[in-house]
Amino acid sequence: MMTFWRHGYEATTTRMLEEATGVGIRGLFNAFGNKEKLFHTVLARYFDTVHAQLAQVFAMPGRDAIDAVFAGFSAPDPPDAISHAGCLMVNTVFELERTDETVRAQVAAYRALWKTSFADALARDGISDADTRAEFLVGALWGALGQIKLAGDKAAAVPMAEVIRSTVRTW
Amino acid sequence: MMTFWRHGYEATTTRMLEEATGVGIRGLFNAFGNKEKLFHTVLARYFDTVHAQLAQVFAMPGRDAIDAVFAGFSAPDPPDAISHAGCLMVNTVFELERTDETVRAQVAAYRALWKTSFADALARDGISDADTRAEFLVGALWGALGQIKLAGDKAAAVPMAEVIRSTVRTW
DNA sequence: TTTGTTTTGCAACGCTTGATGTAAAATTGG
DNA sequence: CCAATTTTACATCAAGCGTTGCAAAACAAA
Repeated sequence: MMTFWRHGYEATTTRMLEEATGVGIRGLFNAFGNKEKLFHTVLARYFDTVHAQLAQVFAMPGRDAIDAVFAGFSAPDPPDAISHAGCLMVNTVFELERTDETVRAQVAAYRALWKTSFADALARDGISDADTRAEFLVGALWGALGQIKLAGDKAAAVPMAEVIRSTVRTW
Repeated sequence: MMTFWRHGYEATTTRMLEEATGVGIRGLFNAFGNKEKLFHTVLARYFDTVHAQLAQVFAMPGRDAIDAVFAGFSAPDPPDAISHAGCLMVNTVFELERTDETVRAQVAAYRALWKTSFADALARDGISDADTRAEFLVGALWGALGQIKLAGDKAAAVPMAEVIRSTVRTW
């Protein structure tokens, strides 16, 4: 997962996966069939990881949860994070969405996870137009991840995140 | 430019460029040196195109100009547009930023073009905190382009654009 | 241990990629 | 019209890719 995250799908060679996993190319193909299916498994794992994290964050009251998400850009990276690699799913959209339908569906599900999390949080706080505003928040979040990708630094998304937070507060 | 736009850098083969230009692979290499330099020329051309368009749009009063940018998502595509290909520069960030420094610089310049356009427009209207808010607008714009990439349809970015426009209006 | 199955190591395959060498064809300049 | 230069066409190169065959090694079951 880390290797695909860092380098993307195409740029990750089977030789790199050998080294990263220490498994040997023959073992990987026996276990997963081919590179594509292995990547699908990677995306599923990524989804589950974030899903678990979101469940924790959005257990907070709606406004606090949303605030916490964007406050995360100001916080230092945890030690095991891949700095400036952005989000694996967002990266994947730009690389594979056009060619791979399975991946497209997986990314869409991931996006839906975020959107409903936001929408539920807003609705819980009695915010009107929760659906449209959740759509905005997802887009803004993904835009912030684009900043990180370009600048190569998580801090680059901080100004944007601040405006988003104050916008949410006015709601 | 269209071919790189549609398929990205890596997925665009020299054979595809042959067919798209009708020039013959040897001619392309004689003229541009290699695929990388050809792509740099493509990005420069894209930059110039958008630069000229922005000069027109931002000749309007600040608030109208910004509104027009995001209103563009609701408008039908011009006939020669590549629907759901998003923005060549944004796409490129996610594909090449990590490996190619020249491209990285070109995309950064493109992003700066948008940011100063927004910041100038806001400042012209006497909006406070123009710089931070311009940063937000660029990020939000790029996020909207991500929506397009994922959904495969320009209309997918409309709800988000609407929230952005109303946010700008409250400023 | 013995038998049957799974996993590993190694080499190699077929294919596609970006890029060239070479010589004919087209263009240019006087 | 002719000589000098540029552009084309065609075959081809070396390198890297995902993937597989095969046999040895490791493991599991009894």
